[in-house]
Amino acid sequence: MKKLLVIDANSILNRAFYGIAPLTSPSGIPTNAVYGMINTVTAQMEALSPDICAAAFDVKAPTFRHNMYSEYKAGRRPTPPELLAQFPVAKDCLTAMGVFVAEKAGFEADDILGTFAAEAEAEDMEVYLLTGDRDSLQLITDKTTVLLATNKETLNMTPEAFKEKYGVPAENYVYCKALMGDSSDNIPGVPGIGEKTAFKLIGEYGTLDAMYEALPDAAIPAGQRAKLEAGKELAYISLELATIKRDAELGFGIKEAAEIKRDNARLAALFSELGFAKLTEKLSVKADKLEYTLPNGTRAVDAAELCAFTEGKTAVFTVDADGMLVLCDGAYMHLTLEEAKKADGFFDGGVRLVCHDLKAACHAVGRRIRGCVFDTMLADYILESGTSDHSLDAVAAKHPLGTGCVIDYINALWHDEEKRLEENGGLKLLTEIEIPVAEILYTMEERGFLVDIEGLTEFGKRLASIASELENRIHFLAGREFNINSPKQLGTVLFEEMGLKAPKKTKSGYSTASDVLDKLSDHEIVSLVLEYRHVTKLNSTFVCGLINAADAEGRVHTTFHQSVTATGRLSSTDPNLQNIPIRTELGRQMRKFFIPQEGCLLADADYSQIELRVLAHVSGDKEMCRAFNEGADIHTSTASAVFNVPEEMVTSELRKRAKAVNFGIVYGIGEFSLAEDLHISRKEAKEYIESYLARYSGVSEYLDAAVESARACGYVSTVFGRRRVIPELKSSNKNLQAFGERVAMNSPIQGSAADIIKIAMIRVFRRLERELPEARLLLQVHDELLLEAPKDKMADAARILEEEMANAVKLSVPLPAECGVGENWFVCH
DNA sequence: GTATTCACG
DNA sequence: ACGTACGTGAATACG
Repeated sequence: MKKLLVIDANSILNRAFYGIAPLTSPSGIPTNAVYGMINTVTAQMEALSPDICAAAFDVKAPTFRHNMYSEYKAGRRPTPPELLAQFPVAKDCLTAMGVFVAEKAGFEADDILGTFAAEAEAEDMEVYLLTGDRDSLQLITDKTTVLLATNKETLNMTPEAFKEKYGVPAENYVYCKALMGDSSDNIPGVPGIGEKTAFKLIGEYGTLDAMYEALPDAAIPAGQRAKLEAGKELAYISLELATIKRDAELGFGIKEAAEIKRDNARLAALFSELGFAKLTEKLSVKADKLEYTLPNGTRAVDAAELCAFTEGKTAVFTVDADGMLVLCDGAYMHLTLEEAKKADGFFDGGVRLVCHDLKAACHAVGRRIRGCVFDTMLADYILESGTSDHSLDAVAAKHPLGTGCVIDYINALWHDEEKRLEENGGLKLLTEIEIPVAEILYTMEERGFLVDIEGLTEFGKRLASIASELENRIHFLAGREFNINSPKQLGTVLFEEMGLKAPKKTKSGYSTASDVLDKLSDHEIVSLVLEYRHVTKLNSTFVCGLINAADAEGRVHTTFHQSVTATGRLSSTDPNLQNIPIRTELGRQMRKFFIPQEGCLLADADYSQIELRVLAHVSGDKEMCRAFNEGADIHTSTASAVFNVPEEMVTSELRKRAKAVNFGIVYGIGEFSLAEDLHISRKEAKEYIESYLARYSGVSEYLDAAVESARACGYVSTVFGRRRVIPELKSSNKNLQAFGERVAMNSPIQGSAADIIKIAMIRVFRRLERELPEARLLLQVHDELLLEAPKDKMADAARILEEEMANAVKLSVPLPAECGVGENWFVCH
């Protein structure tokens, strides 16, 4: 028997929209409803494998139904724009999934469901109706099952299941609705008759007619009888309203629905555009998959032939473990990986090279690659820093350029991106910053950072013994053994068994985060738990993590990601070397195990207050620029300004508070969080902020202008033209909008600082290459650069590091870098 | 796979 | 009535 699945798309989208957290696609379209709908729909399609699928939409602007009491009282209200914006996207996705989009002016989605079901039943098909709306339950028959999507699960409502749950046969359900009404659907029902009575009466009499016929003699309380009599007309009007049409003249039906076929390429393109990476995987839809095969007419060449042919020209290439493919002057050439590694002339700068992911290419051929003029991955990142996946497949799915072969695609993409970059002013960012940085990151990753494995192992043992002692004491105080690492068990012990007062809850229980526990630290067990967490974190994440990551010589080779963050910063993984502890004394010990190569020393230089200096520069605030230009301590200076005391009267407490305010300003401050951070009242925090903005009026104006311009053009830019689009500003969700505002304030600052240190890296790297090639850059930690150099050259290396960082860019305030030198990272920072 | 927690700038 | 600062990555527990 053939199976038909009809989806009540309005209801499923509505449910998903309110059921899951707001999501936005990289390009700024809200996507949570579409995402939820696809999840629900595909789950059912997998379970049923229907032959034909259709999705019913209301043509008129879909109305908003909400089950929250306050919304009920307020009555209907228009569908939020973020949900509305998702309807066309949903239709696209459904069509690509092979689902027929059914809509017709004058009919509600329910009517389409009913009509499709009736047609299919007549043709003896099995019908499944997927909806979140209980109205449709009246359509249940022995051939039609309603799949009722609830917040938890999707229920299979067969006639039997319905009868069991509601006590009346499904075909009589509509009479219950006629009596009890449905306020969300504007069905009046009989005044005074609610759910209980309606089901009882219909359970007994079956239909409205039968009930009213029996009414005069029925054993019904007088009051109820009177209400039913008085409401008879309303009951029949309600019946009319509640009855779903099964014979709507739609002008389409099962035949039309059967013609829609799934289009994987289209689906992959959509999913990629929407940022549904996991769904892409789950549904195993791959884009117009790029063909990783050799184009017709590819010549197998050796290194010498390649170099001779490409000398002085421009070449597009792609390389992986299987070998290298090159496109130059219309000719395709292939080399084995081994041969490619020998192509010195090709990689040494004599050829203008274009590729996708330069750093990966360097790793593949195990050498630096010079002469790269365009990297299509980095270009995609500059163009769309909000996207997380810049792999070639993802980009190809996003921007189909009518070619299936990798090398042709990169070639086409290059020209396409170059044009777009010229339009938005990002070309210099690519060629002068990102590409040189990629080359440098390769050398840093390749070099690795030497780690004292023995020392680290000893340290790990010490931590383990401290942890075990803490564990014993905690278990003793708790009166039993439990897993301290489990927030759930810990919550039970602290807040139920020991009776501490839980200040905050998470979705799934009590919060035991350290800021929460801090508030109850009067009990000994709490501080012990915090200490236990600290020690075990150090041991598992850092000691074990580093030991596992080290190679045979004890070097750890991190991977820097150049196209991950939304602001232009780098990130670091496997292992993450950008979050090695420093804030606590014990954690800071970690850094003693990061050591230089034999015979070398480490130098570590970091920018002082780079983000505040950038803020001073971009805002042009007189007071803040003055402070920096005079070489003042900025936090002291801020304290003096905000708290209205002379600088020499600023206590360390006041300075601390000013520092927190400074941080807050950079992040797009909120009084609540500042209050939380400083353990002061909201009122006080508010006063601090107001006082700050009054004293630094240039900053205040700048921040307002940043938000204003972001609203106007949809994005913000760094000093160097790196853009970030901020779709959240267009949201009708207040929290999201506030988030967008903070992003608008923070991103230009964080992003400009990120650009600056990238420029500094390039300058340091190039100068070392010329003047001190024995020195090696090792690490970048956002505002900090580390290098190692032979002991006798270190003075020069440190000087170069400091100078090139300080002179990386010319701002309206100085940008000093402070450099330390030593035998390990602990002493030099 | 998601949630929670915590490490860094 | 609710949630609450920007940007990251890793380990752990748990369904």
